[in-house]
Amino acid sequence: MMIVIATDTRQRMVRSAALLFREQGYSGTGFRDVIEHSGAPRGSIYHHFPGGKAELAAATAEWAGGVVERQIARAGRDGDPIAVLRGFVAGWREVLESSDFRAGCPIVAVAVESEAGPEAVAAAGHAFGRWQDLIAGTLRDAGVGRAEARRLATLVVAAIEGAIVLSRATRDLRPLRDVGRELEATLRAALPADDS
Amino acid sequence: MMIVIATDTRQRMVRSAALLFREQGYSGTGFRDVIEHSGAPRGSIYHHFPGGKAELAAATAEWAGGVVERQIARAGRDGDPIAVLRGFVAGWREVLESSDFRAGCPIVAVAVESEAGPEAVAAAGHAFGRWQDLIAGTLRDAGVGRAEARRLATLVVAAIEGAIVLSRATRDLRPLRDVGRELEATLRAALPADDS
DNA sequence: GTCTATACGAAGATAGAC
DNA sequence: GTCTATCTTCGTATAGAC
Repeated sequence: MMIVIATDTRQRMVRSAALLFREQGYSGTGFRDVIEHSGAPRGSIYHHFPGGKAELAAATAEWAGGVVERQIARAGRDGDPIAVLRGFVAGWREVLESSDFRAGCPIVAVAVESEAGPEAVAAAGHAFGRWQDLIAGTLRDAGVGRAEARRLATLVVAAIEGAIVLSRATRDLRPLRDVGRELEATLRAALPADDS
Repeated sequence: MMIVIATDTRQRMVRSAALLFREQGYSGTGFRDVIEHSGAPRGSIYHHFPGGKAELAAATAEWAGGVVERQIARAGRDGDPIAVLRGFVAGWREVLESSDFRAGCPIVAVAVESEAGPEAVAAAGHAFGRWQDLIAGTLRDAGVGRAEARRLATLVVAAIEGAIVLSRATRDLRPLRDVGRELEATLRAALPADDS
């Protein structure tokens, strides 16, 4: 657990960074952009982020990871893995549609640039791990074996993140839609038969 | 079909850009880096790429896409979709291992940065499409229906690209390995039973 | 917590000689 | 095809006042 002095300004900067990262990536986004987008005062950058841009990247990955994490947890309250999958896909479809395919996942943006620094990359890995844990938990609760649940959860996260990239590149929702459909079939096949 | 005046210098620059993009991304890689890495003469940048960095990005996505495409075609000569999948996974594992998890897919690097320009993003989308076409073709030849083959091919490309990102972020080959394993099971289940 | 000012290198891009 | 020189903007980061 990281202890962070939370302020409105810092929080707004992190949120803006997430929105900018998912379109322009880490290197493509400067403090200049973050300041403008968040309306934060210019002089407060290194007050809130003494570690500079690398610290901002780590905080952004952590925050964005938490947002998605809570979304997954909410969709999984009924214990239905298929509902979790559908909610996950729907959330990303909304990101693609509302941005005209310009935006993707901010965690991916951090993960694919080693320059963001080891802490930021680790925060991205931690976020992906938490998502997988939540999804695997729903699968286990639905009767899937532990090891298989883990592998399936990894497949779900990887396939959807990849589908987002494919959909952005082709400016077409088909990859995300088809991957969602195939994943749904895969999960159904792995779940114990329910004759009720 | 694009007509390009191919020269050694231009070719070396494109190759270097691909190697740099997969670690640092598009925005994180400057012409400076490309010149240094390729040993190309400084004054020849805008001779070979009148369109500037955006043209370099498009050429890089196209070239890297072709390299992987030929690799897929080679692995598919025997008509075995499982062999194609394994070759695909093995190729990316080598990239991750040999770079200590610093390198990923250069096409993804271009696809996730809108700043690279529409032509470059389209080139990335075209590359992904070609890979899917080849994989879908192998599946159809093995007896899978047209629509299902297409969806499965999309799943394979998306899941593996996503797994590369997850493996980079966690500095662990497990995501790529587990996704490869699950995809293999999925393909086997989709192929017509073979009792020979 | 926020300000201005500033350092200093690097970015992409262009011009014109050779 | 390649060179050097140069333009302009932007990048991160720091110093020190308020």
